[in-house]
Amino acid sequence: MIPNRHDLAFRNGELAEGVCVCNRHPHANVDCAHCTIRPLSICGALDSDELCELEGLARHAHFAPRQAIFSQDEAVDAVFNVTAGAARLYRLLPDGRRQVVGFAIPGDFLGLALAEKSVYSVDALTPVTACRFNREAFSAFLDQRPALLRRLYEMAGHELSLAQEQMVIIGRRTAEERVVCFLVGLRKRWARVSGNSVTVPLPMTRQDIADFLGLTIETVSRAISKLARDKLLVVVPDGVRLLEPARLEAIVDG
Amino acid sequence: MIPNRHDLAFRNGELAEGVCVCNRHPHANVDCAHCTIRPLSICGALDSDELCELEGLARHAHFAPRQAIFSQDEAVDAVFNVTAGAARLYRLLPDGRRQVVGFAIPGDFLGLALAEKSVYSVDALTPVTACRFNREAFSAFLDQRPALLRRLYEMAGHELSLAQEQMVIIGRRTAEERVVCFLVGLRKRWARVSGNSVTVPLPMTRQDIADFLGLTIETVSRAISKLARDKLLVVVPDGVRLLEPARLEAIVDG
DNA sequence: ACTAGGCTTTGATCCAGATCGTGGTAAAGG
DNA sequence: CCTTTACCACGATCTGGATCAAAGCCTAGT
Repeated sequence: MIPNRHDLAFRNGELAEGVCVCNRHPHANVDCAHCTIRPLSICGALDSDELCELEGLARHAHFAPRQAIFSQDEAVDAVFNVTAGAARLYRLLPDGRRQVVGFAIPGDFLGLALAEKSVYSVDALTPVTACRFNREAFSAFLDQRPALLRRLYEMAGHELSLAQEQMVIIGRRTAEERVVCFLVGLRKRWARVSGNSVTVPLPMTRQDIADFLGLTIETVSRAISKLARDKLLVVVPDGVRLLEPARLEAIVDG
Repeated sequence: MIPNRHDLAFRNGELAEGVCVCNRHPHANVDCAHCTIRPLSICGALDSDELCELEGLARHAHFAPRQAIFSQDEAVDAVFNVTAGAARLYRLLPDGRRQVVGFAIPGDFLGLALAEKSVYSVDALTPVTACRFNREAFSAFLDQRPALLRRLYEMAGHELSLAQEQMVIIGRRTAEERVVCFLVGLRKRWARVSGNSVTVPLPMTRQDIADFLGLTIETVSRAISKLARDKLLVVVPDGVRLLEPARLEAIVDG
């Protein structure tokens, strides 16, 4: 049985009254018309008719910090469009070694590969809100909407490029360079969501950063301390403030 | 001016007479009907009509060993479907440090992201033959053929997964594990092309392997020597023969 | 206020893999 | 034939980052 809109409205308590963005359908659950991150996400590729249809497939989802969104090797029955918060994506080896393969922030799509089984785990770092789509339904919708498929393809290509860049960082850069690349890269990503700022929020722990960069927590901590000692940044609660973006960029560029 | 089929036949010397796979169009240049790697490549997603049209867009291309196929930061005007040979994909840092991000073998698609500028260089390791497509024309064709787009999207997802696996290997595995993962992974990829065999061809140099695994050539050499000493493999000309695939798989699985 | 527990920082020591140096082998070319 | 060039192996030494150890520092709970 499919829950009706009032059940859902009662459950998540954040439904606006009215009609969807194309002014023809009643609201189901999600309010794309007022979504601030839409241009950043897959939905940015859609005209208002298509957006409206996709809106019909979406359900709001919330995750508490540390809550699992996907689990490695387990079946994927939904994919998500992150609208707020941050999450970590990681793979585990049987002996416990961990590699963080990425961090998701608003605008990012989780489940890009549409695979039946997840090759990594994802869990929330902060409270996360996302649009949830049934994987099968989303996949079928995709087959009817080449524009959306094209958008996802382009996002996959972009992710692939970032993954290759990460290989360069992990494989060939020094510890300090890795940390600088991470901070500068994350600043660029946050800039799309919340505008350009020299303050980089770091919702993940030092251990997460270490596991992302192929380092240990101590090495990450020392690298950040050294950058602070060298007056290239200051550590602030839950983040860093970049004091000399230009010099940091120079380290990234070699 | 567009070269006619006889010019092209004269140039590449490998045209079969006849009509295309759908029996309706004369041969232009490429002979998909007799392509052995078709099911491995993007073309596997197409019905015979679509295959025929794509065939019309394709031109044979040959590359000598060391010849560039793409160059980092330069414009991409064509994409390729590799039909024979092997190539390396790599990124360079300004100071000369190199990270190999992958190796292409028959069935692999070069230019998956369809980006205007290449983020990496690609050059041939052995003589390479490939089907060449004008990037713009291919991209336009893609917009008319959702099945092909879907196939490319799935290949991009697969590549992304491989790239993440490579992050785990480079970021969290020991030197010997990295070499074993590389050999076992490459064996699996060759198996699709030339059937299951315990002999793994290594068309790339030890330096290429080192730059793929985030190691030095000496460490790669020592790891392979140790594996040979431990009777897990034997070194043969231009490759290795795996003596104990099961024990090697066990190292990969942790 | 005090305490407990999680996270981070800092210091001391260690080691896997880098670096440096030497020599060997095979193919290409004269 | 010898020489050159490229690749590979391996021993000696060095070092960047890991590991081990301990001490701050928040925040939540009592």
